[in-house]
Amino acid sequence: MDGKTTETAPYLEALNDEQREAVYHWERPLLILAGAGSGKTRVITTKIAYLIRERGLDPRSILAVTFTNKAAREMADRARLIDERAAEAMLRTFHSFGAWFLRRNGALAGLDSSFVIYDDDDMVSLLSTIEEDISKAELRLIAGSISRAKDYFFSPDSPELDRINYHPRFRKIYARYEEKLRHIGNVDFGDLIKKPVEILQENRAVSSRIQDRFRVILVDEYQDANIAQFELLKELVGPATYVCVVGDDDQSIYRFRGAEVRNILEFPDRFRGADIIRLQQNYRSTTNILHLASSVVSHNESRLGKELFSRRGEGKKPVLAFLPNQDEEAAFCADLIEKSVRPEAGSRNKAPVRWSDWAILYRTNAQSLGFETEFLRRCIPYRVVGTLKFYEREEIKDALALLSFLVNSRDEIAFRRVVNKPARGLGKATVDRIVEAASDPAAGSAADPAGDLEAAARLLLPELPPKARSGLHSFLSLIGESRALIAESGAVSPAAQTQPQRPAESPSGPARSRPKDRQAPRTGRRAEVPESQEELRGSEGLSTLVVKLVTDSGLANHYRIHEEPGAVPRLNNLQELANAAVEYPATMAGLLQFLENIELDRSLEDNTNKQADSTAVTLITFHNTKGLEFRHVIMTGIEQGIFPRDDKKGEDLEEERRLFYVGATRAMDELYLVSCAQRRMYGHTQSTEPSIFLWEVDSAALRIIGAAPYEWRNRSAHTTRGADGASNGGANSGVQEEDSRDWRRGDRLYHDDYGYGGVLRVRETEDGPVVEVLFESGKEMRFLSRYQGSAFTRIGNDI
DNA sequence: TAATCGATCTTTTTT
DNA sequence: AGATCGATTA
Repeated sequence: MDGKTTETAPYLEALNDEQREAVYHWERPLLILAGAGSGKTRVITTKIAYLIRERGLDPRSILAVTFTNKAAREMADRARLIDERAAEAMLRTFHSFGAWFLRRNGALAGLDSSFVIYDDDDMVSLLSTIEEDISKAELRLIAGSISRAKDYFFSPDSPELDRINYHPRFRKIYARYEEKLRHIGNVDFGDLIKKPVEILQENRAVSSRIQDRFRVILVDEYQDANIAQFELLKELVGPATYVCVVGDDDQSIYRFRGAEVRNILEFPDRFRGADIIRLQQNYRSTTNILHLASSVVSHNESRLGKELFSRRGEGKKPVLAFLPNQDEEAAFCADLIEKSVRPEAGSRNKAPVRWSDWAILYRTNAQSLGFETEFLRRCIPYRVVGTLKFYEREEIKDALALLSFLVNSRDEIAFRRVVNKPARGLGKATVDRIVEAASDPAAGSAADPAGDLEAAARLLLPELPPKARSGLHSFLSLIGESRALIAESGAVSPAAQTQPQRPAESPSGPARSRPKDRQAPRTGRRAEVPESQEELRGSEGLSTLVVKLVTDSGLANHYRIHEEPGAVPRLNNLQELANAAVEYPATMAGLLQFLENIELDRSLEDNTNKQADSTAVTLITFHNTKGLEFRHVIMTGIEQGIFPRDDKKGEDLEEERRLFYVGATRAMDELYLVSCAQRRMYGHTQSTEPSIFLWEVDSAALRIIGAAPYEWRNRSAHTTRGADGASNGGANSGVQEEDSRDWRRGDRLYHDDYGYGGVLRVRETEDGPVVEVLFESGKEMRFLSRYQGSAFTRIGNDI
């Protein structure tokens, strides 16, 4: 309406100075150090809109990469809210971007465009076909090493490979794994990053084409990028590309999966002339909470340094509760939550608290059990985040293997999984024979299946004993019929895999189509699922195919007959999978897209036993809380050996400390820490010490409940400095015994009831030393120092 | 092919 | 304690 030049647009006005600076920034590389809750998503989304509106960039030339689908979706939604055109920008996860790239350019690495993505389990299965004599547990370790190697961009012939796994055989196994995977024609997660980098490094034409297309590259959660992802970024950023990464070195918690904090720490070195903008205003938490979080994470050495502040006010003091054991811990949490949500009649002047305002955080999933039991007993509604992986269930993997085999009939892993399930009289020997025939056709045989297992099976069919023959025949019929179901719709036929398909890139573009795809598994199709399981139903799109495969293969019946108690949930899950397929067209492209979306976004929650959980307490691991916030947070199991685990030191300990930081900064209003004196672990009850992190907390920021262990209570001169790992509870106790003795004039302390105070003098009496304290309230009190109990907390007298 | 019995081990896990 | 795995057995 008004003069459009100099006025700040409303969408920019909502930002603080640093945020605005980050949005306006241009030309040089930019590192945005965004503290927890500092509004980084807002900055990124605003920046995207700004680039389009004010700088006139073609939205299609903007690439924003995240780590989770959830983040990608949120970003897309919010950017579009500011400017519709943002829908044209490419907002993807690293892996989904890699898949997009490989579907188009994979041929340059000998990759067919219709590859299927293997998950960790598939990796292990693949390895087991290579090394039959190695135990599964060991294969898992090897698979992990291969993943890690790919994270670090190491190939089987990399000299540095030994850094990942120095076992002499590893290099060879890795090489054979790669060979076989290539033969099958599929990729694993690591390949989705590593292969694009290789292609870009080796093909000037491709790399300049892609650098030409993307003029702006934004990376979210950069602290979690691994080396391969850094390499990818380097390849994507050309001389004219504007690159901006956003992250928080204090929130890097995926080191064990290859994330490299160094990426963010060294960004200014890697991208010359980079600017750094720090977002340090936190909009989420109270000052007290931030203070506690910072006091711990500041013990880390490798960090860029950053001090968050909040204008939300002091807020309530975080509470540290020392409890005897696990059961008390659960009861404590339940009490706390119950009292806030169901206040006693009479005290009704408080703002209402909902169950969903509460979150209970723990280090390991196993710890959720105690809470679940207690909450069940007390009828407290809860939801457990991140357990029971839907797509890792046996029946789902079976169904997906059938679908995968339709897409790629060279998929030995899928083939082996389903060809004799349910039992069709095909033993290992027969299956091996088929697999071998697929790659090495018998001498004199006219046809060469060229790795195609279906073709090989057909060729071999007449030669098999009757029982195996009829079993294999029925399997082949199933595959044939199913394939007909797809081919009918006139999509790219599996045989004609020569030209690349673009399943995701319909005219609407990937950014727009994704959120839509996602709604399929998410929205409430629960009503359609029949309670009593007679028939699986699916009559739309791909769901027809899923139901046919699962039913005609006999899988559904297999589970129905086989497992009396477990059958219903399994069948429900299969129905759920069919429901998720509804929105995809029954074409090869649709199937491919369905499989890819499942592989890359496994966040579909287990719907089978979840109630309307919009209002429920959240039980969640520390790791899973990243990016979330809750009004009230309880951090549980803050004990040495649990959090951190006792084998952590050096860099690993620093990571645990960051994890603590992440947890604490989830809290908006109230934060509780719980530390137990005893805990049942691995079947035994053992006594536990307070976590080293509790030594690092500024105790002035705490209110203590329960009986603090003696050592902790007297830890005033604690020595935890830096991350040398030398200081733990045990190492400290020697110092403390000497140091903890008596109160002295001038010592500062905090009392649960009376607040802050200073020691006026200490008198010796027959009952021991008596401490006279003057509190800030003006009140003067005398205490027997040996009864200081848990009511007293010494505040560092070394200040 | 399935069932069963001990031995073994126990994190976190965006994709 | 509990799950999981592999070997042994029916």
